[in-house]
Amino acid sequence: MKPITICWLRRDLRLEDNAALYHALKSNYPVLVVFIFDENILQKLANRADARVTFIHQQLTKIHAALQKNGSSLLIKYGKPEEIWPAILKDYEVKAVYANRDYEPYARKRDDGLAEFLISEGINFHTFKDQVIFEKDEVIKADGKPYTVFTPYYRLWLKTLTDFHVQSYPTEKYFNNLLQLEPLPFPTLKDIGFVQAQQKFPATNFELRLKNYDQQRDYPAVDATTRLGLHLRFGTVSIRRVVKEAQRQGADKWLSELVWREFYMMILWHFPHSAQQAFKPVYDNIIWRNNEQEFKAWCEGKTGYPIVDAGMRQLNETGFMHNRVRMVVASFLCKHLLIDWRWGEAYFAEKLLDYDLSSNVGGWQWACGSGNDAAPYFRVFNPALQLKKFDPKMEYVYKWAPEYKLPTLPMPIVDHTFARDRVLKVYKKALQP
DNA sequence: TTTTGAGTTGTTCGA
DNA sequence: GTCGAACAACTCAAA
Repeated sequence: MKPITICWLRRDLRLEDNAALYHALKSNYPVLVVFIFDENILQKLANRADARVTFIHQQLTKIHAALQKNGSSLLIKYGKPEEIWPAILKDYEVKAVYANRDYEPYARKRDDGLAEFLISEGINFHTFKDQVIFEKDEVIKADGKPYTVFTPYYRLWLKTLTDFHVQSYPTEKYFNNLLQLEPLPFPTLKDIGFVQAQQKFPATNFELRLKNYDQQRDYPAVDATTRLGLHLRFGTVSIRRVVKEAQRQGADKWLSELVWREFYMMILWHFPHSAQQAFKPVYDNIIWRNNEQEFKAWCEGKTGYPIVDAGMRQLNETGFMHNRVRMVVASFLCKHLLIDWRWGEAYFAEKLLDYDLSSNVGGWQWACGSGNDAAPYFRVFNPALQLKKFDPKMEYVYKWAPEYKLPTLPMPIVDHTFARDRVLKVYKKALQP
């Protein structure tokens, strides 16, 4: 056995401009690139045709091909990382492991465990910032504490940003340090217990879409958003490249959305309990109705409110929902139906291609009112007014919920004015000191 | 320490 | 139809 370095890919599924890979390639030993299908995560997925697993598999196929072109190969494993790593160490003489940092609670725990194990084996575990421009402790208040309000965080984020932060890592210059070996077995989706999903995946060429983003982003019938969430989730594009392009085009509004992404990642890192509990504890006093039939109707897009139903159908069919509509359906679930935001959060987690724990939790807590810097509780979206403002010609609704073209319209699951009064009363009571 | 200004995305009501 | 105020205080950030 000859000594090697391992670069472990997780949610950074690309070979270009990859911090961990770059540093691994510049180390002393040839680099083997590894991916583990994590059984701990996959066994929880309800759908054997989960589109995200298909997407990962597709991306790994590309990476495998690129590595083969350079005389190397991707090593793919399936199982629990804590069991896989000892096995890898038996097969290879591993001198060091390189990976990009992942900030979710599960990932932190997994990586802390691995670090401990590797150290006990005398192996270095090097981790790098790659997923974000600024990590949890790089944009903080003068007193050293994390921000909980977006706007001051955003201002300092912009002020801190320099050309250095968006410089890409020229990994391809060092591909000659990839471990040379015969192609290793490449599992099919079936091998790991999944089947091909039907969904289509958005492209990574977002550049043209930045132009009219701020004027058009609120109209769900217009295809004006970049659909980059999925690629940022799995690291199939580099955040540095993306931010650089936003700067180049002066796409400030769009850039601010990228800052929201880092804001919520930072929040989840400092307040990991907010994945399960209200960020503002008093909101856990709300007595939710949690009616299961109404929840089912919401999931299926059968609430009788056109924009809510269209949004849920789009989600169910494509794994995507337009941002404006996400807010409307979330507000509707929490406020009109008085269903716990966690139910909605879990449903989005199951369905969204671009699902990211920190943003999803942040968004749901915002809509519910329980989040940091959230919408005030008395702000109840009016689905009819939102429809009139943002889909006045009903193009979006007709596309996803064509039954609204018919003369007999579905009955609303609950009257708006009644629901509004009800939620204001329930919230007011729960939030009383 | 105290003070001051501000805080993602909205709705309703009444003039 | 349009406009401004009220909605409810509270907490955060920074001077």
